[in-house]
Amino acid sequence: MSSSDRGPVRTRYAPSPTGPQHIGGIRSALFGWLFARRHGGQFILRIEDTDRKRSVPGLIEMIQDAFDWLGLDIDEGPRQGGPFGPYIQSQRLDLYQTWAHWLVEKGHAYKCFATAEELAQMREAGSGYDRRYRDLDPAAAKRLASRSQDYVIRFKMPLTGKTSGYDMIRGEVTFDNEQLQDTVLLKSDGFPTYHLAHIVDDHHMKISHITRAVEWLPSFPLHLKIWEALGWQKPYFAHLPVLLNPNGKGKLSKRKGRFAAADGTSVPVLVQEFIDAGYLPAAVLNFLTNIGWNFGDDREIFSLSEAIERFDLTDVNPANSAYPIAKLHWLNGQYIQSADVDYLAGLLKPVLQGAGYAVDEARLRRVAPILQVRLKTLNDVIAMAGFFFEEWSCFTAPATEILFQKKMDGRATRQVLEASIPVIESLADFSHERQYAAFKDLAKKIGYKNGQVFGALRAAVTGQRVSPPTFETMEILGKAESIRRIKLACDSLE
RNA sequence: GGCCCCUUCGUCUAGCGGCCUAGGAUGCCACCCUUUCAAGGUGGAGACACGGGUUCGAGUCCCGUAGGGGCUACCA
Repeated sequence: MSSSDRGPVRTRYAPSPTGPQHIGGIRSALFGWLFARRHGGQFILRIEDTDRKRSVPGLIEMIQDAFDWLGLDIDEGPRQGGPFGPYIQSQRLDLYQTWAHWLVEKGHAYKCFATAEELAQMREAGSGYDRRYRDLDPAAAKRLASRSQDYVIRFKMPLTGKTSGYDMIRGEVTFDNEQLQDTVLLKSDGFPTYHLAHIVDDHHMKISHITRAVEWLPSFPLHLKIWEALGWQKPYFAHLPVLLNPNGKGKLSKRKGRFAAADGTSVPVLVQEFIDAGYLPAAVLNFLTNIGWNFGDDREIFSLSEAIERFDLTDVNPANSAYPIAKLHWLNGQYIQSADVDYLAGLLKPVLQGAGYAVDEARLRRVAPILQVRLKTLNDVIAMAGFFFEEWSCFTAPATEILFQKKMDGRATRQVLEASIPVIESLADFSHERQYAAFKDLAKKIGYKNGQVFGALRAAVTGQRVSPPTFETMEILGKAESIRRIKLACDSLE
């Protein structure tokens, strides 16, 4: 959608710093970001900390970090600065106050002196605020104000008629004005509510397209009326669908987030949880972009820059969607599979170190390629390949029985393992191809199946029943270490 | 309760009146490949919420019903 009449495309993500970054919020931000990039515009981060009770200090950095991890660059924001700062609402209080009082002067808003008790009574009566101060005569209002009585400023919502607005995703939406209350614009502590603050900021920051979650749709008409009262040109609006819990019941929430998926694993919801679970930022981005929007051409895997070329808010599916977390698992595996080896090794290193392994980088670079088709998350490396980075003084597998292959007892297993040692010693070329040939010969010679010999070796050398291919593993381990581990396994069979 | 939004395989989606005996992906199942696990290949089961219209023709447009989601704060 062109916006030449509204200047360059400028979108923003405006979280309230009340908790760590939630994937639902990130997805909304991503759509705004994609749209800005598609049109060569700017993406702004603005912190909406107007709720003093709920704002958590220190969270701004965490929000920035989340964007950094994902690789979504921000043009203007608390860290980057910009021509329309500050980008933190608590630092722009005078602006909101000025406009709130301007609206009062112009008759679009009024001071309301209702006490908390009065409000509570009205709530109990079930009809909401009854606009009792809407038509208070100016003299009385002045008298109350001079007694330094607390007041809020409320918007004078039209009592009749309808308000409709255009949503880029759903088209025209119409509401009855009488459904809306005289919403508070400025609280008694001098802080604005969201309704006032975002409009003042979006105007002053020259936001061209407001992208926000659907939960804002009910207050869309209120906002439209405020824009009109202020006499400012309205931006375009796109109310984004939201993520529902994996079972489709209820909005995806931070608190309910950690329930178990079908396979028993917990569902990541916070950005930090994606990092901790070993997901790649590119995979997470691809995953999120594919919910509510699609690339076309039946393509599931695409880069962010490819998405930028095609993205449009008008193509976003208006329906909310269940959080399809299983697809991320698959996608992440695909990204690991096609990742650059050095990049992958670089990501794997801290994971292994975090699990207490001493990582030899050269070895890790050799291990990474044989892991690529096997890892779904970075964390899988621990279970799959931790043994590469351990010093063994004895066969450490939880059960010696893992050494036993089909129809084999301890004696047979030992016989196979002992017969393997001279085979290894005899190999001048220790490549996995040569090993394969040599051990096939051995199996034939001693009358065992390939699987029995290979499996016993696998267990002896890795301490696992499931591992990367045995011979490639031994090639990396080296002859000496392979033999050493096989001997330790034999010892355990004493 | 009132208001608003939404509704295609379990899930994410394609579909913008005839190309749909509804396509892709994931997940699931089977087979193939195979030294385990994966990966890869092939195949399979699996959906237009329901009821009315409009139209020569409806998954696609309209209305109703049902279901789901959201809002209804001096929270965002």
